[in-house]
Amino acid sequence: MKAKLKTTPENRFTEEQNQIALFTKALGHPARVKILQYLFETKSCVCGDIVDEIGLAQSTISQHLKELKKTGLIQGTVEGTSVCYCINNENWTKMKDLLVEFFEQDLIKTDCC
Amino acid sequence: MKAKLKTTPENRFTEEQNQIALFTKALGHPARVKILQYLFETKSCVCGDIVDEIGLAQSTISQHLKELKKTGLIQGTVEGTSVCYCINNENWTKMKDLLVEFFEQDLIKTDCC
DNA sequence: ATCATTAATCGTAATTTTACGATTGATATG
DNA sequence: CATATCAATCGTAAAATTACGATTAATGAT
Repeated sequence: MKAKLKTTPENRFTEEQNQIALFTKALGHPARVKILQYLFETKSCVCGDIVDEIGLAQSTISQHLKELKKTGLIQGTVEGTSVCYCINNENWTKMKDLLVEFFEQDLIKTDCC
Repeated sequence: MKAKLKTTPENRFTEEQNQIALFTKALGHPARVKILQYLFETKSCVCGDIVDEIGLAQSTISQHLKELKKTGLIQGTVEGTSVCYCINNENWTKMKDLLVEFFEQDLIKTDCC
C-alpha cells in the first residue's frame, strides 16, 4: 500500500512543468548529450560503437540509452546481434517545441534587483 | 588528495557538452521549472512567497534557489529582512542560445531504424 | 550443436539529490 | 534592548543516479 510519504503531491506541479523537467533531466548528463549528438552526426544510426565513442562501460551506456529511451528521445531496433539506435524525431521535436516555448517566456524583459 | 576513482576523466566530454548538461540539469526538476516561471510571471521579483507558491518546505526551496543561483540562472539581492530573487537575464539568454543551438542539430533529418 | 558477439540486466557501491525540521544569523520593529 | 521575521544553513534520512564488473539472453557464424 505504501502511503507516499515525503513525495510530491499529485497536483503540486502542472503537467507542463513535469514534462519540461522530465525532458531536461534526460539531457542533464554530458554522456547523454554526447550520445544524442553522436546519433545526429552519424546519419546512419550506429549502435554499439556508442560505447567506444563515449568511453564509458558498456553497462553504463546501456543505462543511459535506457534513460533516453524512457523519455522517448531515442529508439532502438534489433538488427541481427546488435541494436541500432536513433533519434525519435517526433519526440525530439515535441521536446524542442516545449522547451523553446518555455524559453520564450522571457520576451517581456523584466529588470529588477 | 583523494584520487578520483570512478569519476569521469577530464577530457571525456567537451566543454559544450558539460555546459548543456549543467543547464538542463538545473531545469530538471519541476520545482525549479515552476520557480523560474514564477519569477518571469511576477514581473517585480518576489522572494519568500516562492515558498507559498510552490508548496515545499522553506529549506527545500532555499536549496532549489541555491541550485539555480549556482548555474547563474537567477540572482538574489538582500532587501531588508527578505531576499529578492530574479532571473539573471544574461545567463538565461546564454543558456537559451546554447540549448537552441543544440536543438538545431536536427536540421538534417535522418530517417533510419 | 558450439562458439563468438552484442547488448540488456543484475548486483553492488559511491555519490548526489530531494526533502524535512531545527537552528542560526541578519535585519526590522516595538 | 527585546522580539519578530525571513532566509540560509545544518543535520538527517530516503531515494535516485551513476558507474562498474559479471552474468545472461539472443543472434549469427562455424
